[in-house]
Amino acid sequence: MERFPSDSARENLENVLKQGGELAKQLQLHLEPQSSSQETLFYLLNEILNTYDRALALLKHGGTGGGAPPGFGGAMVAVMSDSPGSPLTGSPHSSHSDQEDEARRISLEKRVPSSQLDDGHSWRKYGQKDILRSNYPRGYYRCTNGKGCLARKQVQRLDEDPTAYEVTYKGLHTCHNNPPIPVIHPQNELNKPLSHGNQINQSQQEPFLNIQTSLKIIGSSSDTQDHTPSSSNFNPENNPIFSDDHLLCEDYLLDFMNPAAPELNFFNDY
DNA sequence: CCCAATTGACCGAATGC
DNA sequence: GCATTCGGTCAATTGGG
Repeated sequence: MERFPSDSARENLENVLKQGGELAKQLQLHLEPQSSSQETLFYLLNEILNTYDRALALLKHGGTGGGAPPGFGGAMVAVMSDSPGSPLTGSPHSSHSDQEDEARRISLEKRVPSSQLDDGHSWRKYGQKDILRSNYPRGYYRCTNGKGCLARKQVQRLDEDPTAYEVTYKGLHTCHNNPPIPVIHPQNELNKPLSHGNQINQSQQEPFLNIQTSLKIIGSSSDTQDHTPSSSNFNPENNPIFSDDHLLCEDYLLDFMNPAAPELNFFNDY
């Protein structure tokens, strides 16, 4: 089994990993107290995650035969059971590329207050379902940012706390697969690039602006990671919010870099 | 007229017997 | 192995801008 089908694949992977390293370094700078805003931190985090998603996809795609390097396999994102035909979305059509399958398998879950359902992405509701043992129906949304984007999310109001929702993201945003790495200036807060217009490069802020609780890895194992949501298009209701994303975010950061959580250590190999 | 939400129907996976 | 249940998606219909 060759590790990569081509030099270019390997080169791509190297580049992506380098990007991740650069982003991590920038994040390190921003972690200095007072040096940057939460938004900046999350932006960087999201970029790093995107980078590793891509690396992971390249790895699998590259035919490594199933060995993601230790340290980041399945970190923020959960790669659903690798059974080849495992149709996360119920369509085992062979017409899908491996990359598409991979993209569909990624799954993240988190809880957010209703006000934070707006994640900047554009979502279209395509279904709703009453769920067993749940007082509220589950809503199914797909990303409409780009044509054919594989990202989907499920939104379900929590029984125990009707003001909060459990949001499960499934699939990667193929509508912005390879976002350019922005140059980040700690003093300037890169909120700027994010904040103009509705069509922000949402890919970047996507999940990390509003982390609420735990991250879950929805894979074959028991862990799960919480990740964030928010969608510009829907706001089930106007509920008062607790706006302590900061704390949540910090927790998230800690987990992210916690040596005790091997799967979360993106940076170990740098 | 176009786009998005709603909703019933359908399909596949999971589970129990 | 089969039947049933449940979750997820599709697609027709409807309503709003």
